[in-house]
Amino acid sequence: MSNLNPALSLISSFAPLSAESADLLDSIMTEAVYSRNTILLEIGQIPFRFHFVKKGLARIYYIRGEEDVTDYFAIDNQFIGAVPALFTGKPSHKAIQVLEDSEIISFRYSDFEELCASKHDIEHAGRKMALFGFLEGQQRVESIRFLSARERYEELERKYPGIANRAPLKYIASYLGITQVSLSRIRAGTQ
Amino acid sequence: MSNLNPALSLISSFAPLSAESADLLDSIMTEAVYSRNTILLEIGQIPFRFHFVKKGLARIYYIRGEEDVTDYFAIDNQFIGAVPALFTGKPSHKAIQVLEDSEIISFRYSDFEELCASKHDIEHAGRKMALFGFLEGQQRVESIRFLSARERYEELERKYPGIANRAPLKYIASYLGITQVSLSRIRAGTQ
DNA sequence: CGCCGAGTTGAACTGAATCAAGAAACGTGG
DNA sequence: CCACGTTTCTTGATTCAGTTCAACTCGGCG
Repeated sequence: MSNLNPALSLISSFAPLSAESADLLDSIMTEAVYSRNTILLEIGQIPFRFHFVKKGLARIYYIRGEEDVTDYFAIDNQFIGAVPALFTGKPSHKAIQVLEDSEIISFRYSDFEELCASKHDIEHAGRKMALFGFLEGQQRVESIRFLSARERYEELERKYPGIANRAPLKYIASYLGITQVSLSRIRAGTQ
Repeated sequence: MSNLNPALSLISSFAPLSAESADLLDSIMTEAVYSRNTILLEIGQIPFRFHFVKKGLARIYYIRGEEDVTDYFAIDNQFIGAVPALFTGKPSHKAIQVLEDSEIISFRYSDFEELCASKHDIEHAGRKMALFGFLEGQQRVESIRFLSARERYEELERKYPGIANRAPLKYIASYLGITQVSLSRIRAGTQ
């Protein structure tokens, strides 16, 4: 049963869970389909839920000055959440938007925290996941620091094959930390 | 007793610990004084220990191509460790160097992992710390993406007051992701 | 003293941003 | 299904922050 839940499979790939813990986690999750451009979380809202993109594509973005900044993509089989606000309980500066019709599994973050408190193995998996997220962040820093715009684009294509045909170019440019103009030139190859 | 251990105080500020857990954590920690320029971990070594700079200054660095890249500073009362290698158990691409005579508290990371496994409250604090590290990484990404070299320098001065007089300029430049030439011009103000 | 690493300063260069204008794709209503 | 407006993408010209290369200064130390 719980094997059929891909969010649960991903969690338990970080650390094995007892059958009971797996069932508890499964029981707090709900699945729904959202259509393209649905906003899962608005800027200024307090986020309660953490999401998992079972199939589809979503992004986190925020507004910096005038511009829309894409912070993160989640594509088939990845978690996504407005992390800072979720942890602090404050209104979120970041929004979550579904970019194509998607199947999304989600759960209340407070339910997850409660399960962490009551089940040591879940807390353990949670710690491993947080560590993994930390390492991913480190890699992102290195990528921004040392790779040229073109190299970052190639890296993105390796990490998310086909994303260039699924997400609008401007969001990808903003994720890469460049302008859409530059990305357009990179793709043209004639730089 | 355990209150006198600042590394322990910092950990328990993330989540309260039982007296027993605090004692256990205290018991795996050792304190030592290292002199300026001591290398706590060489590149290529497998790291076993996690460190806490009680008083003093240390940095993490690695070699990228020909150049020495400073990844992180730890100044009075901060943790420092070769994180990726510590978690994977592989030889580290990063080294740890003490930059001024320093008092360092450290512990075997495997001891910490064992305590996490045996004491739920320690695991909980560990998860909170990992989440905190994750958020810090996010801020670092944003800083690199959007702030100019001068703004990043000003941010560093705010975060680590006085570091400019304690660490060689070239390490600071490299931490900021700029050349020492640029940093010199920024400090001169005549840009 | 003279050497050596750390820091400063100048001149030329460059990757990417900005400004601006045009082309293509997209969606919505008639 | 077409027409129109809007958004997305491309292309060109110009500008700028920060790099690179190179020479010079300063302070510490054998």
